[in-house]
This record gives sequence, structure tokens and C-alpha cells, in this order.
Amino acid sequence: MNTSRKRDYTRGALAKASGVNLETIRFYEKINLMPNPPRTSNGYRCYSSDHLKRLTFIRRSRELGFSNNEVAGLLEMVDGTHDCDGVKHLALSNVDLIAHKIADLGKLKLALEGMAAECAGGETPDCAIIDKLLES
Amino acid sequence: MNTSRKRDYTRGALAKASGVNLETIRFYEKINLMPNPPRTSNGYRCYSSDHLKRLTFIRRSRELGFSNNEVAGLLEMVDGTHDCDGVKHLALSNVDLIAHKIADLGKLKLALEGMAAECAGGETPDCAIIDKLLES
DNA sequence: CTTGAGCCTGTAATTAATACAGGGTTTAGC
DNA sequence: GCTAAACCCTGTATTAATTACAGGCTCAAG
Repeated sequence: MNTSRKRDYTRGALAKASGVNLETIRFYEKINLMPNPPRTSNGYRCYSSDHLKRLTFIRRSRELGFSNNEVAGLLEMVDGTHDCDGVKHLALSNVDLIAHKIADLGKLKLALEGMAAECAGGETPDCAIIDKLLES
Repeated sequence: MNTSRKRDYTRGALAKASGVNLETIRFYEKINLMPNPPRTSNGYRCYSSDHLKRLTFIRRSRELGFSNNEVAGLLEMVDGTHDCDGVKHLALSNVDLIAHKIADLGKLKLALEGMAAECAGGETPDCAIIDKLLES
């Protein structure tokens, strides 16, 4: 057994393991997303697998579009009794936001594709499509 | 007909008409997304409907997730200052960019929806979303 | 004529990082 | 045992994209 009993990480090791930038870890410490870790005798930060878990949670949440403030809220729920309704509501409101962005991007993509097609002639492009986007 | 013949806007009026913050207009001027407008005798900025059009385009593009730098590229296309080949290339590379963004957002949306679907809601002690974010 | 709204300028604060500068330590090679 | 690279520490500065504020002018209404 003894697959990984209380492995320690330096800041650099934690950065590699979590996929979070070295400096960003210190930043998260400053804004209290991450706790002040214990230090070794030489003053180096000494992280545990719990820290790795928490930091990975933060990274994933950020990648899903949660702001640092929202992540702080999620972490509070992780730490305490998590209020499932609150989490779900936050997730779904982000889904709405993303869906809207996707729809808008689709429209602009069509407009740009149309414009590119008109550019094929070799003359100065007619910006009718962009104009249309401007008017709407 | 004379629906709107060369209406002038103050900075405040332009802000209201475009939906862009008053201060942001000055900022766009500083980073050259917006031109230095003519001034009235008292030094006030004097905008036209062309400025409004351009600023609205910038706002929409920003809302669609383009960086200010990317918006600058889009505006070059709108201005038609480039030869057709350059314009077409820029347009198509932006289409790629948008397609990529759409794909990424689609993945995010699926991930969030999947997590939310597994979440029972209510005040149950376990939250599927948080569990997923905590997974090793 | 005197408020107050609106304009002007330059600078500071905000969010979410990232990048130094100028040090101290640790480890790997010779 | 010694040197040099690699890694850690701190604090501060920079980035992007705004937004806010301080300290003044000016214009329109009562």
C-alpha cells in the first residue's frame, strides 16, 4: 500500500502538479484563495496534497469561467456545509451566459465569413455585412 | 426625408447613444481605437454619427469576446485600408478564432450542464458539481 | 448670478494575473 | 570542497481593459 503518504510539495512542485503558474500561487495566497502554508526551516513554503487538491479545484473553477470571487464562494461551500442549490444556481447562470456568447459569436462568424467571400473579387471589400451588423 | 442629418454628440451623449461608458470613450481615444475627434471652441469633443457607428461596432465586438487588439484588426477591415488579400486573410483568421472560441465555449457549457444535471439541488450534503471539481 | 450638470485633464484603483529585481539556499558536477 | 545552475524568498512593477476620482473650467436654468 502506501501509494502516496503525505507527500510534500515546494511551490514549484505544486505549480507543476496543479497546472497553476508559480507566481499565481503566491497571488492566490495574497487574496486568500489559498491559505498561508507552513514553512520549512529555511522559509520555503511547504505544501501538502490537500493544498494540491484545493489549488486544482481553483484552477478548474477558473477554467469554467468562475471569477476569483465566485471561486471564493465555491470554496466556502466546500469548506463548510455546501449549499447545493447555491452551487447549482451559479453553474446554471454561467451556462446561460456561455450560451448567449456562443449564439452571438455564431452570428459574427457568419458575418465575417460572408465578408471574406465578398473579398474574393480582389477589389476593395464592400462592408455591407459589417454595416448590417452595425445597424441592427 | 432628412431623418438625421449630421447630428453632433458631446462625449456624454455619445456614451448614452452607444452604451459605452463615458470614461471608456476617452480610453479608446488614448489607445487609438477611436480617432481624436474635432473640438468645439471651448475644447469639448465633438462627435458625429460616424463616431457613433464606430463606437457601437467596438462595443459589440468587445461583448463578443474580442480583445481590444482584435477589435483594432476588425476595424482595419471596416475601414478598408488594406488590400483585398490582406483583408481576406484577416477575416478568415478571425473566423478561425471565432470557431475556436465557439468550440471552447461549447465544451465549457457541456461540462457545466453535465455537472448541474447531476446536482440534486436542495440542501443535501453532497454536491455533484463540487465533487467533480475536487476530483483528483 | 449662482447652482449644478457636464466637460476637461491627469492619475489612481480594479481584476487576474505575470514579470522582474535583488537577494538567500540547495543540489549536481567536477 | 567549491562553483554554478536551479530554485526559493520578498517586494514592486507591468499587463489588459476599464472605471473612478480629484481639481478645475464652462454652459444652461432658475
